Amino acid sequence: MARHAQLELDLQLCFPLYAASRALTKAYQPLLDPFDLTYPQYLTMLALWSSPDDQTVGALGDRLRLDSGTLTPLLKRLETRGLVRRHRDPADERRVLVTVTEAGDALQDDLAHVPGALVDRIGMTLDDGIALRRLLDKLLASLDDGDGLAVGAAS
Amino acid sequence: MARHAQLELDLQLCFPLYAASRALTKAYQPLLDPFDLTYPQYLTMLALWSSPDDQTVGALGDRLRLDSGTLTPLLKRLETRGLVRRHRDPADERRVLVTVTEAGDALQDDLAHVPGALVDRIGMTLDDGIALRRLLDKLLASLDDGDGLAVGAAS
DNA sequence: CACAATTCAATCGCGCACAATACAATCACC
DNA sequence: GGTGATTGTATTGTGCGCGATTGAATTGTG
Repeated sequence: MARHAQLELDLQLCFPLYAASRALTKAYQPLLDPFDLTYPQYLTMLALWSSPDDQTVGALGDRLRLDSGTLTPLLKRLETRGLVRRHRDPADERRVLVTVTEAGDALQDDLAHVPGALVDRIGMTLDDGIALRRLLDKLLASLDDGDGLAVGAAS
Repeated sequence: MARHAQLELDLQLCFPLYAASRALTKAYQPLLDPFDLTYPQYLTMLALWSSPDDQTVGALGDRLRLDSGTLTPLLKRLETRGLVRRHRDPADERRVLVTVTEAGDALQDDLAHVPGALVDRIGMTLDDGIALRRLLDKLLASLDDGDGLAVGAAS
């Protein structure tokens, strides 16, 4: 027994969140393996597809809440695979713009089944899904206090 | 716009879970920095403190849902810091037992304030916390289907 | 008892994830 | 125009996290 009751692992909110996130990521992997994508790469492609324009690394990072330390190598790997192209923004050469290639775009069709398959895998009710989503958004919003990140602005 | 509506990043349940988990982990860091602990190390200490007996790497891994590829180096670092000791189980030498040292045990008192401080940081209502916890457990349970991991057995 | 099958932790290889730092480009101000 | 301050991305260093593999120990079977 832990000496302090509040230190019991089973009483931590953080732990199930941490565990569930990893488990969900893991559940995606068999669906993404045929396309040789990791889960963060999948999310990155989602973010890129959702915008009609090229996005900067920074904007992508804001969206995905990842910094360039993570994104740059990840995008480089996607570029090596021919799914995206990265080039300096002529209007401000500090910025790097990310373009989805034709191959990257076509992948959209290949992956269209993934969200549905995952929902089937989870077997969660719509109500529970919506409630979970709401609570997570709330948690994220409160953790964002003082961070200045735009949460819903892109929606 | 994504060509397929279900591929919109904002419609994914997985993404807020992923983002919230990382944000929560990040929120812990300032509280753990004075003790030179990372969040996974903190969880590991929690798991160790909650048991009166030495735990094997495997049991710890079951508890934390981490495999030895992650745990072994993590425990080695904790051992280097004198917080735990690792030794082979004489009853079955395939197993490694993990003992909390006096220093590791004393850390419990130092960290007793952390969960409360985090709850203050989040500012989430008790009801929301309980609901979130319930939904996460539910999600974890469904993702565990077929994995054979003991979910509540340790409680 | 001998040997195949299984188990357990460690290792290997790779991809994250992030704080700190570096560098070039741009902005702000005089 | 010149210079200091700020910005945006890349790099560096470290700690995960996990699938695949390895080596030793244990278990199961004949």
